[in-house]
Amino acid sequence: MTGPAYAVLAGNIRARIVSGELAPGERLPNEQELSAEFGVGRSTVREALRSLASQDLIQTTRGVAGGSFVSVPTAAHLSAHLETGVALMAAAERVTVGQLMSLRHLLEVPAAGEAARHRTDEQLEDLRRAEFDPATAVGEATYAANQDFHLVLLRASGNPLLEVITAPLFRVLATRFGRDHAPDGFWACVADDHAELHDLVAARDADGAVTAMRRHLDHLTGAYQQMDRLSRG
Amino acid sequence: MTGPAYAVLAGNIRARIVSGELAPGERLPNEQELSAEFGVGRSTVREALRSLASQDLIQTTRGVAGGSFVSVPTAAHLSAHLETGVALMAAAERVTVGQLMSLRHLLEVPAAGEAARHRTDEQLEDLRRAEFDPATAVGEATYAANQDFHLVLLRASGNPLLEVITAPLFRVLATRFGRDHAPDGFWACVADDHAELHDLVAARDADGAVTAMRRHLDHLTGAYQQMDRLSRG
DNA sequence: CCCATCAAAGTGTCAGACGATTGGCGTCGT
DNA sequence: ACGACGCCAATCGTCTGACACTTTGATGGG
Repeated sequence: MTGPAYAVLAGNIRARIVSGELAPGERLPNEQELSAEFGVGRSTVREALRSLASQDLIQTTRGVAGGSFVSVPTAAHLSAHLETGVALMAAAERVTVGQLMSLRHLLEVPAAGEAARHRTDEQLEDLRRAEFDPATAVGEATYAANQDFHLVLLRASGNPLLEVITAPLFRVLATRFGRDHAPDGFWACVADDHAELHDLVAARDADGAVTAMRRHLDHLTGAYQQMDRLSRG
Repeated sequence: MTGPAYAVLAGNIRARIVSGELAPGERLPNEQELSAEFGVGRSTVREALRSLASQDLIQTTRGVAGGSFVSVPTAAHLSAHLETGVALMAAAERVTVGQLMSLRHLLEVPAAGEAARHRTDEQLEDLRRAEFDPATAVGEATYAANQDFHLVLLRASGNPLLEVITAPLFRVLATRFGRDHAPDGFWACVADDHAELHDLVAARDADGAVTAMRRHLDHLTGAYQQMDRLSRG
């Protein structure tokens, strides 16, 4: 009830959305109507709407059929928000590389097992496409492929939330260390690990995939912590 | 570069913040200066600022020493955002109760072990305070205490991110099922499990805590899925 | 020395106007 | 009859200017 009018209005509408009173896809009254309904100026209404839009609770379009529509946040939205937040917490040194990697262990090791159990042939193909040859691939493409491989594996696990909360973790690590000079043989090792994981997932060997992922993440942890020490002096 | 001016401006400032060019605590130019600097009206500037504020990237205060200040999102901020997002995904039936609980297993079971190893006496005291007596406690207080117990345990694990990503999961479950009629003996069972966990953490018995947490989450999973089936008919 | 009062710097809010975009509808030509 | 074209209305996007409210610090009187 307190605070600036735009915050009150945003809170009011947000409450209506999360409670389900406003269904996804539903259209909000236009800005003039909201302005009249709540007895505030249109600028105030717009500030409230921008607030909601940046949380992916609404989507606004122009034109005669335009307006603000209630929207369900997608996995990608949540993931992106979480990524910037985690990145800033990491930059503020409130989260260490070891903590990020230990979470990846908790999540990705079991995920590899689930992926081996539940993967479809299509997902297996996606996984193959995300592999790379360290001899020919260079630069940005390598980092992107590396991320894609883990992303596809998470997706194949069948639990969409797993992807939402894990992807930000390795994306933060990748942008943090992507441009640093990796130890000799690092990318070759990564390519080997990925190839092994691909084969185990192809063979639906859940136990093997779990073990391989654990070893792979250990490799990454070692390399990242080495780079971290170097960059800190 | 495309899109509405407020989005461009917000993206510009956001980039400066995440890149570290604008340090936490630093003050942005005031609205008039931003308006002049970017050649847009003040309303546009304000819409961009509301956008950033709702992502906890800036904080705005009034008064002569007021303005917009770069702020690092806290664990609570991230957690809250994630919670609304997960809640909406769950409401849209894109995430099941089983998937939420299986993530809790992945995260909270090892967290219980870490908490047993690293807990301080103070955290143990917090844990004790979060217990409740099912015979005397009633209603909302019970749900809140139940959540607090898990929250304190996660915090004691020593990895702040663990709390950030796990808390939204059980908060969503709690608000989803908190008001439903729980099976007979459910709360007594929860209280027993919590008491056992408390004792094991007090004794620094990591293996025991892991086992007890696994069992506790199994109890919760059973109860939640039963309530879920009932509520869906 | 303390307290009340005031000035200054900002954000918060409003009203009104006009531009930009989009989708529908009617018109016109074929 | 049908398709292309262009106009029109609805809605958001943006600007301007004004004033109110909040907070801090300075100032002056008791």
